[in-house]
Amino acid sequence: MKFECQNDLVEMSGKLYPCTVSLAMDIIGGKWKTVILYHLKDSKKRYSELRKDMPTVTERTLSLQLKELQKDGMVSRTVYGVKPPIRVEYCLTDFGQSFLPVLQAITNWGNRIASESAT
Amino acid sequence: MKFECQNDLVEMSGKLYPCTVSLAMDIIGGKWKTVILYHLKDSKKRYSELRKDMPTVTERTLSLQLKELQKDGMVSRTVYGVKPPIRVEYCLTDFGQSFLPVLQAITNWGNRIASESAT
DNA sequence: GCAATAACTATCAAGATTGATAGTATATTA
DNA sequence: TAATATACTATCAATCTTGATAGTTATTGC
Repeated sequence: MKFECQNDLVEMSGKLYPCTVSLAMDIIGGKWKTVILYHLKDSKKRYSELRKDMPTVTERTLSLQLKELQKDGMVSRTVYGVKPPIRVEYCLTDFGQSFLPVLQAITNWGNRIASESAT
Repeated sequence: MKFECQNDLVEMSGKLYPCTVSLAMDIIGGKWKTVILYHLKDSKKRYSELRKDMPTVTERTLSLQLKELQKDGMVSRTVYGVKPPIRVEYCLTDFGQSFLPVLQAITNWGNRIASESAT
């Protein structure tokens, strides 16, 4: 059986997506990205602070996910100092801020699931 | 805007999550789940209709993802008939409907990204 | 008879993601 | 002097996700 492609493909950074929903999910999908964004929503944070916020993620994974978020323009990375121990701060970009309504919706929904299952 | 997430560990179906955001993402994460939900948002669909909606996903993956969405209570599966070719319809459950505001937020954001990058 | 259709499943394999563990440089603190 | 702190990186490996391809059952249409 053959199917025609009737939807418009979306292109972004050299990747092709079947729709804008899948484009969005490619940016914020994965196990930790939304959690990181959640912890950055109110204020910038240092690497060590993020680690404390998310004790169950390994340093390697946190580092990788932060890099992807930077690559996609969601967070910015600012370094203070030259020699160790340096200070590094992560912060939502304007683009990252534009994600806050989505994050809020996800958070509300997650809270609702958790509270309803707890009854 | 203020929204809060309980920082204690959340348990759900035997799994532990560091927060409700990660719980939510475990249900809707993955490459195809939100896309499936998007195509079911307005009406129930047959398996073959979903295939036409999403030509770039393989049958195996579509099948697996639909099963997970059923397992998590997001979609329901109704069979009409006994002998092949049977008719199977997929439909959002009430719980699946509760996800619609989140889906709307994701869609809006995705559309915005796509349109802004096109300019 | 033969192909097409419906809704899948089976098998194999590639790719992506995540984790465990240890190591790096240098400054400050005890 | 030794330990601690900072922000990572390196290596290896397990696991999870997704894809490619082919096969299944029984009915309908040509």
